[in-house]
Amino acid sequence: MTINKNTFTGEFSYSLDSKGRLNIPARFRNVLSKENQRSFVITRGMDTCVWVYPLEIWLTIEDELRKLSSLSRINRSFVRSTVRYASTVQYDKQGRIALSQNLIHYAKLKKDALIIGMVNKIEIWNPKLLNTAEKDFNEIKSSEFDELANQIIL
Amino acid sequence: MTINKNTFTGEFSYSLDSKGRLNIPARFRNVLSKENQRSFVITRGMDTCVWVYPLEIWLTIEDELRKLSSLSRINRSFVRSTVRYASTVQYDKQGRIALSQNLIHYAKLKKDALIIGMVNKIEIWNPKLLNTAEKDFNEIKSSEFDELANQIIL
DNA sequence: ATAGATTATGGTTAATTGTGGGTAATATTC
DNA sequence: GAATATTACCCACAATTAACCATAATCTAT
Repeated sequence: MTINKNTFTGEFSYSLDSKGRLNIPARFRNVLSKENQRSFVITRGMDTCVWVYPLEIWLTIEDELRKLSSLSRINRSFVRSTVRYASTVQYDKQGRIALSQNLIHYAKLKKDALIIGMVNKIEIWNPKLLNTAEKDFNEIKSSEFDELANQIIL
Repeated sequence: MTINKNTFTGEFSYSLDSKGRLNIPARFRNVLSKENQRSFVITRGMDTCVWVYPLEIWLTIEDELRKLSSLSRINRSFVRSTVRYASTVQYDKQGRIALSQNLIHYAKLKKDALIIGMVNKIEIWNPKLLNTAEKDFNEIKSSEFDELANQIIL
């Protein structure tokens, strides 16, 4: 058994520089498979954050989207919203990727950035936003959450 | 019959050094299967302690999490809270792992550390905290114990 | 009981990593 | 086409992390 490829865990506090560049933690770069060619696909997350996929994983998502019939209006809208803001980026020799102004604005990112491994992808958060988002969510105290906890034995 | 692999019992009093390194008891290292490659995954416990999984066990948890679709908000939050503080570590030639400052702070660890085998994982406690935690727990009316008694035959 | 092996713990050196800035190449605008 | 902005590429440094070595205490086996 070897460590899972293209799998991310843990959180890191890094900073955006004046050019909108952000370092990808060495831990994350090192588990990328060769097939990714140092590339990620970055897009809007479903929460107020940026999602970062290894290129290899993103291609499988595209394949799934391809199967959705455009006859359905919901499908068209779903495909449009997931692909619309996605772009492929390569990290430089220092391990940084460049975030577009569009994404920085969407995720309300300032200098401080919280980078979180989410198993098959990476999230980039404004630390303050994540705190309030998680706090709000905990107040909804969901029974579905408990159900998940029972299914997955930690 | 041979001793179960990746199974931990017993407790040990060790000490954290100035660099946040902690020895994993030889007993525990010796029952690790080769597939773990001398690696553990450390994360926040549900109590005020650090959880330490053999890599092999943690990978099965990751695989469960991978199946959860990020379209559901509950899933996103569950995955985030589960893997956010998890990181893979290898023990060095002396059998020590390095704990992050984040985890040390969370578990309120000082110099003294109590290492407890919990069957499929290991817990690291501040000895003082465990004492009070267990005392509090014993005061809780043990009707919940009775319920467990129906599931597990000791 | 004693010699040898193992184990717990401390410190030192070497390598990696995060971050800032500079320069050349490319694209955009007037 | 010239001027400006934007992007990609390169170098440098400080701080952190990981690898290495050493020693005292403990355990094992003859």
